[in-house]
Amino acid sequence: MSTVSVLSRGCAKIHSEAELEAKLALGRPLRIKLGVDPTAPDIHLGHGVVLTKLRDFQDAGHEAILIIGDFTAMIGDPSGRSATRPQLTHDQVLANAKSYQEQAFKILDHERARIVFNGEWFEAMCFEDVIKLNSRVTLQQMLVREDFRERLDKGLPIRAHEIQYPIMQGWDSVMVRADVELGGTDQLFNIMVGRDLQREEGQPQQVAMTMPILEGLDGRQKMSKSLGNYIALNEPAGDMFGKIMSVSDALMARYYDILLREPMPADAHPMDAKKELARRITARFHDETAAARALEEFNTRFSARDLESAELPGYAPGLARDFVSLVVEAYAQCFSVTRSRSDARRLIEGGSIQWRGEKVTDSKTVLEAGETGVLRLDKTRAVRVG
RNA sequence: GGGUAGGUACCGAAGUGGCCAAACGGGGCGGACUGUAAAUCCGCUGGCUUACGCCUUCAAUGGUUCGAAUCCAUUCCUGCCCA
Repeated sequence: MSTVSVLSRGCAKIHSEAELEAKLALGRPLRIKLGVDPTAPDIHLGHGVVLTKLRDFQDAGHEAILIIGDFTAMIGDPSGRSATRPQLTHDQVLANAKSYQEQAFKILDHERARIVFNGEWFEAMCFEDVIKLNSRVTLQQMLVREDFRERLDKGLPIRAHEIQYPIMQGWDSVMVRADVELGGTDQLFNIMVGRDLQREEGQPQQVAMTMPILEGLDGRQKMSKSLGNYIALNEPAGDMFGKIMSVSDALMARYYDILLREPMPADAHPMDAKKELARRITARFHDETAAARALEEFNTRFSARDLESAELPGYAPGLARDFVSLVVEAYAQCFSVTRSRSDARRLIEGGSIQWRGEKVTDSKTVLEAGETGVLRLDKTRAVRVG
């Protein structure tokens, strides 16, 4: 079994290290809990940070308990939220849960992981049970949290169900008798509630291990599905690579720290450092070959600006050959991006579209039948027509 | 239950009878510059058979008006104060 230092690598905070050492000294596999709420179909790099830590524990011989919050997802974690989350139906949640698991196993060892749905116990509770559970925490405890405090100050609504969330997450810990709970630093409060409930149930209290929050592509807010600033684990290699390349230098340093757990090379050119970062992360979630190809593709396409020899999706125009139609169709067919014709017109007039390396700024331009070439849609997207 | 302030586009926020598809800011998108970086600058940010034209939007429904996001009625929703 590994030492505390290996397991605590990359952690933001452990509450407490002494307790963790004591648990490890028990000499039995510990139950390491991580809860995820399937509120969207994708798992992203931010989740990856915590999942990787869970994997560390697996590798050290401990038991990973991945709790799929099919019930808690219907509430939505209010942590760090300035507004109530939209509520999902149980069916939506279950559909998301399926793809969640597939992605989670890119990091976790399938063989040694236990998957539990928390609906298993919450579904069975009656209202009396809920009341009893609620009687154990005070409203004040829930309300001192910054996210609620802020809403209170701003006069924004806090719905009664939202304050149930930490209680439910805490109850999960009781139900699986967790020894350690992992989460982002924003989860500390929720994890602590779990400790309280465990104590009341006469269980040994779990150790709280929090991981730093990964900033999203914008570099300002945390990586999250609802903000759309994320890189999904199941993203195609090329996209994953590209998204990392578009990140700011400051963020790159954070990604080195958090994702690779090593400092950014100080002497390298920032762009080379970024390519290396992108290559390694892409390799982690795909493989070395795919990562190498993504790098090569990036070089020809962006560094050398050679669209002609780049790997582009092919697009066969339909009957309409005016550029507005071409742009709309190409976006839809090759990139699943919906653009209105007005939108396409704006793009053309805004100088985004290039045909065979020449800007096309007149939205009335029509392509001759049989013409082939590269149609550039925007900075990152282009198709081969013909 | 009573009082009161509100519900405007992705978000915040103007507008309180025509000049409003709706100021301004943020965000987002596109362009220039670059290292697909940051910073900066410029443009765009309802839809349509390609448009100084038309259609749908200012919580919902109905109404008053030549004409409403703006006035009236009802309904739904939220904050605050009181009970």
